[in-house]
Amino acid sequence: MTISERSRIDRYEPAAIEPRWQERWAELGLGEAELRDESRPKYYLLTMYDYPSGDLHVGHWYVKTPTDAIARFHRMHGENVFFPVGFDAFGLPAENAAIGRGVHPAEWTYRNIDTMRRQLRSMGAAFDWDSEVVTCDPSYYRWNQWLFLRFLEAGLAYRASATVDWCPNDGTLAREQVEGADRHCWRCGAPVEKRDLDQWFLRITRYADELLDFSGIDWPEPIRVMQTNWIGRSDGAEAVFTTAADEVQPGGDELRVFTTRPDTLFGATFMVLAPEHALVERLTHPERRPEVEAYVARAERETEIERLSLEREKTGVFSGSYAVNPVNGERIPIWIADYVLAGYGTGAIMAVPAHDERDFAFARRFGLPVRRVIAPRELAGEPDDGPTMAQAYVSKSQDDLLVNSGPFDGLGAPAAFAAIVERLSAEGRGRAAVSYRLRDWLISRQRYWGTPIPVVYCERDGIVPVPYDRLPVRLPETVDYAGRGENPLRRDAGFVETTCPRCDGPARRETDTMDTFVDSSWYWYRYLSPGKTDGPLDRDLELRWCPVDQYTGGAEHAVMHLLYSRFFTKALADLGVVHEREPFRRLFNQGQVLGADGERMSKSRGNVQDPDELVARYGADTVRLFLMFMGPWDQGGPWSPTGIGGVHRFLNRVWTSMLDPHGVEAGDPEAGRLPAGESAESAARALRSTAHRTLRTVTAEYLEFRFNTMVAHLMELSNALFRYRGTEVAGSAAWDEAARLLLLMLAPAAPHVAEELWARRLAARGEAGRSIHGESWPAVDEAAVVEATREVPVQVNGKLRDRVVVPAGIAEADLERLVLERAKVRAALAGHQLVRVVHAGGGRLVNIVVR
RNA sequence: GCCGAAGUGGCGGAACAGGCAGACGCGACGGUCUCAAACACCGUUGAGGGCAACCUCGUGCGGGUUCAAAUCCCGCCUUCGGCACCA
Repeated sequence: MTISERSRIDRYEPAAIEPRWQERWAELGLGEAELRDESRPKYYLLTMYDYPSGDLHVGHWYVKTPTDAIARFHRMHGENVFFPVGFDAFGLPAENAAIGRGVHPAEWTYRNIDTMRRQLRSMGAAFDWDSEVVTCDPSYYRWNQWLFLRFLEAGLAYRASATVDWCPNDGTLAREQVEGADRHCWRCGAPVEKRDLDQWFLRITRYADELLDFSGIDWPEPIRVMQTNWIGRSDGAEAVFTTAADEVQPGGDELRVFTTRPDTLFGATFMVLAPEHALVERLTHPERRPEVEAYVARAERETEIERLSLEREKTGVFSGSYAVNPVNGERIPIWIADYVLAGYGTGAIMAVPAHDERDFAFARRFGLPVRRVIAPRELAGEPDDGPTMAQAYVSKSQDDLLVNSGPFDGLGAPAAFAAIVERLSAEGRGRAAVSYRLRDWLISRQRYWGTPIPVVYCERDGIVPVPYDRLPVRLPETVDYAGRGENPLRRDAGFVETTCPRCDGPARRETDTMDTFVDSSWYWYRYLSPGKTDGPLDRDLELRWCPVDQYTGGAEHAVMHLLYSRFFTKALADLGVVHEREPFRRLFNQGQVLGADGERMSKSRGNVQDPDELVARYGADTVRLFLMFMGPWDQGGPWSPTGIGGVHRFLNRVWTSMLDPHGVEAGDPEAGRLPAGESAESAARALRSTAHRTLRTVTAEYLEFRFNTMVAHLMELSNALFRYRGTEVAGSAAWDEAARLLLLMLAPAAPHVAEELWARRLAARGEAGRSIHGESWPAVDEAAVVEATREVPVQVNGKLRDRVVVPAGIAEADLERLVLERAKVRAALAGHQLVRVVHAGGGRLVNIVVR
């Protein structure tokens, strides 16, 4: 476009229009749901709330702006859309800032929230700000405490000992605060110790089986698989071994083991206890004590990663004691090894080296016997090859038979499983059992910046919950870190010293605060009534609005947050607080935008891409559209601004087509002329067809969150319009319809430019101004999409040889005759014998098979 | 090591449900307009061959099924994400 022509219309300048529309939408209350309005279908759209780190980067835009497009798309379908935002405001970074720089965590947090609110507004996203939730506010965390008390009453909260990483100077350390292979404190460098503390747990394991059931919710398969594996249900049996009497001890102690293969019980040739097992000390013979104690001490210092490494050679020590196998009375040695974990099953195993790889490696390393008890049917008669086996036989074939198993020889493995469990049960030496990998949720944190756990410790009454009417237990406003990482609440006499609600005697407050995952396990309920003072949530609104229709957020929360949220919902349903047993009906996990270096974006890595400069240069609409166009939304990928100019050019062309349909491009010799052989009528028909076909495709793509192809299809429609610019088609009814559809389809994704062009369009027609975001989503005119002819590719032996344009409704026989007459086809067929003609995909393609 | 996801032009990516590989965009090259530019416009652009019409090859590698494979099956390799030696 030349300068003279360009000057006929305004340039597309996002900076001049975007802030204006953002203000207008705020005035209109576009983002605010009418929660009590029941005349329209509800749509609760939730996007994971953010930690207010203070640096809003393109990653936040990547997560939030497509979600905003979803919200706007649903509003255009007449739905009452609830699309709230909030801040996950408790947590470690605020505390680190306080320790390191002396800023109060609250000040740091609220300052960041202010910055993020401003940046979030620049996205042009129509959030429901009236429903905003900030979790560090007492009006929110009060209800964490309320919920905790309900859990406590229901037996879902309890106190137990748990091991933490401990620094003598800085107290409990989070995993990220333990650094280096030598495991030193991030702040003071002291070697990290282990310490057992009494802490609070929530009994998520009570819901293990229900959490395995995903029926009724539409969640991605990989997430369901990950949660299923995390819960890790194993069906097997518990078998009770007893310790054998010897010169040191009388024997008879029970050693319970969990096994998924009770059918291999006759193959148990030794036992292994976790180093932490309660009976280790008692079973260790005096002469073996120094070695065992050294081994246990070493295992304690190891990181879980080291201990769980498969690469490492197996280690272990013999205790000196023996155990008796409950099925055959055999005496087998008891070993202690770190490959058995205290936290899983019973912390002890029966080792069946012939049929378990880990046990096999251990047996070979320490020269322990190997006995085959399971064999494929055809090898069942062979002598025991245990001593010479090169690897464990871990087949779970239905055809395997038991061998070397006394009365059970010859039984099929599945039958033997049942028979052996039955015998154990009958003799009181075991039973069928289920084990889970899932452990109860440790919610105690030894930190200031979190929700105080509302209990006191009374000398007389013990653990006493703070009464509901005395909530919230507030964090003290002044906090003295004294430059250390240790929980300052412990030293805060004004906080700690209190009276017992029951006896009024002296008592000490709990100084542990809650894991921030508690905050995020129910925040979507609070969004519905954030200011409610007589309860955590409004039951009527919860009944009407929950479950959440669509939840979107990063896949990094696949297990913990999403599993805890499901647990909370089920527990709250059982407590009568909510109605539904699943929080999120449909889930979509986006990928992550990484830094240009391919690493996760973070301030410390210095690879954060600030959207502000891109917005200043291209406008929010271009940035939004570019992030959608980058690739499939669930994939993410390294950030690169390459190509953003192309998206900007697209919006520019839309702008030009809409405002100057009759202009011509000086750079194009064909400008203003229809393509050869095309009449105004056929061009108009083609344009209508393209517009409605695009509408059909784009509608589906919005619903399936396939934003990258959605943008591509809008580009195609825009290109079609642009091509006809300056011709007699421009300004025709067909042109006008295509332009209208393009703007409506663009509105959810690029809301400002669509709104601006819509306003000008209405003004040009002398119509009253109204927001495009209040318009109805258009309907496809199926008749316009139907085409008179279509092109059929013709293959010979699967190779493309020709294309033929035929009437849309042509019969197969006619098509075949036509195809066989084509010169190119005949050339390809020459010298071959025709075998058959395949009409594939309902006549979409013809393949001629020859010999 | 196990589990999950994925490997397609120079790049991001597209391809409904086995049916025309490379949509859309970037970059590059050539051109238009311009004193000069680009946040403007037009054209070309998978590789190789041919004056051309066209031909051959081509979706990580090796096999297979099929009239037809990026897509399904078997065996490998690589990358990313997650992690539990779970008995």
